[in-house]
Amino acid sequence: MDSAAKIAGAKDGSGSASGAGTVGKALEVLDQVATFGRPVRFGELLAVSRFPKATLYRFVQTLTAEGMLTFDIERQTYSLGVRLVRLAHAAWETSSLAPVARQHLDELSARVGETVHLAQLDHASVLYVDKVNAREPLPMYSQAGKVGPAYCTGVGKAMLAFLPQRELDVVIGQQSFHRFTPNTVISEFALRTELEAIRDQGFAFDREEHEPGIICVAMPIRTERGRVLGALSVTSSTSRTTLQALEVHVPAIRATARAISEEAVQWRFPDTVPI
Amino acid sequence: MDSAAKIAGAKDGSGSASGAGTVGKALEVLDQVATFGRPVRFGELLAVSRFPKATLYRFVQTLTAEGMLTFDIERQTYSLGVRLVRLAHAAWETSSLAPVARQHLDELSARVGETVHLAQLDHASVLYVDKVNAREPLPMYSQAGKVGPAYCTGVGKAMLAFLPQRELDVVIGQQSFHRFTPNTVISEFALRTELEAIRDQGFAFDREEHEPGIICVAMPIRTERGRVLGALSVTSSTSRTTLQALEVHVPAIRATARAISEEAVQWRFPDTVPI
DNA sequence: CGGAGTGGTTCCATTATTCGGAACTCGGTT
DNA sequence: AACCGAGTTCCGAATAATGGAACCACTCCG
Repeated sequence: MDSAAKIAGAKDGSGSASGAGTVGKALEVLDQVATFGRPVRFGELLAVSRFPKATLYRFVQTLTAEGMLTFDIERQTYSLGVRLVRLAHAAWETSSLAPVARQHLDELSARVGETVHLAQLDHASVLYVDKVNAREPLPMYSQAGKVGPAYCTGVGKAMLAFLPQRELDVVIGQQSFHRFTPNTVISEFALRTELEAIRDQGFAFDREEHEPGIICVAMPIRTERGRVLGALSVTSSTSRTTLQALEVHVPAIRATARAISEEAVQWRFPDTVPI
Repeated sequence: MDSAAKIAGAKDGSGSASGAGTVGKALEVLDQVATFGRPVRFGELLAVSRFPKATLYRFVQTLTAEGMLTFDIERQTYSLGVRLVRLAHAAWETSSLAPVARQHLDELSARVGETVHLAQLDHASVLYVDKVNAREPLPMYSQAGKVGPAYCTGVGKAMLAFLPQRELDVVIGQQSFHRFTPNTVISEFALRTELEAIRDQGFAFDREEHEPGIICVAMPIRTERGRVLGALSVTSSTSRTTLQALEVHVPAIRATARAISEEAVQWRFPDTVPI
């Protein structure tokens, strides 16, 4: 059993790692508030929570006192607190590729004239950690900090394709396949087949699989020994270009990926041991 | 005693709200990791922590299992985890002015050709929640998320000036005056005098008080009833312009502040009751 | 080669915290 | 006036956290 799995799995054999200790439960409440995406009343929280009233009440009290939630006294609603924003800024700076990659992304975006994404794998999903807009930005779902599915985005597939077998199995097991567009691949077999192709050619396409009209070509960012650090993509829309036209940027993307990798390895993600 | 103070103070009379319950302690550990600003070894953490080895160990284990920390198995280091980034994105979207203000900031920046900041008050300090650069408009909290002092920044003073008396007293009491530059105002009396002037003229200057060479003109964002939601500023450097030149932008800034306020009140910060 | 030192991990009896059912308070409604 | 539901407080029982000490795996000496 490898380390990632060990940490993620933790505890006994039970499925969910969350919610065990007191802090786990508190964080679960925090997540509940987050998923509402808006200020939320105590009662609403109670409705979706597995905790009894008194217990939940104490949790929100504690979280509020700690600055992880804020309470609007007038509207009687809770929202995520500013302490989170502060923490996240630190997280973004220390444990993402973004600070290292920023400059390279800018250059790539300027060179190809399209939007560029930088993403990392967070358990089973894709976390966009940075984004550089093209001259005229297209409205689309992704934004730094957002998460998306791994099995139907360019960056997601690019990373999956180069995961070691065992990790890949775990991650694929965690995907909940959903048909976002007519092009979404929702069979595990089809996905595995495509990942093989990606492994061969070294990059991945998104053929409007996640959002209609949005296409991209993506490439993993890997260390010399092959460990996957993240992925980057050049994204555009069918109204503006085609996959064939995007494919000409592959060499530029590859160069960017390599540059980021080299800098990252030196800087923060040293690669002493193969997986 | 008003609501903010009540919540912040909480618990018994003891000074620090943090570190009381188990979750408080866990969050304290999280903060420790954050302040390192880099991947950190267990031992380093132990050195700055008030907890005994076994206890601290359990905390980092828990936090790692919960995804708030990540553990680099090779280098044996802990960093802030991705779950934090996800939460923070939600926090940023739901409880900051940024999503509402974004478009207005872009327009203002384009119009005046300078960098524009959006900030909110977080207890005693200024939290920058968004920033639009003069040349390349880069959204997202790469820069946002930073905190600064309230008493010697344009946005800070702009907000302080329009705080209700009682809150102002609390916040001023929490300032730790430090002379960043020769121009920094470090006397409470001088600060209060300047705040009065700001209240009269409706906007604040930063005369290289926080960073040498950096000047700005800032204005609060307030509801109709006068409640302070945040502040915005147009920032430049002495090498490029002067305060007098920046002052001509005041009408544009005022218009932007008003536009943001109107939208914010409708959208998320309704203002049913005066302070 | 043995032994002391360093950094990290596990055990487990003790102790402090959390849990949560029930009772209560406070606006607003019938 | 009685009722109702959302929100808040209490307190004995149940549970989880605590941390000293032992342990493990290395490494660095003499």
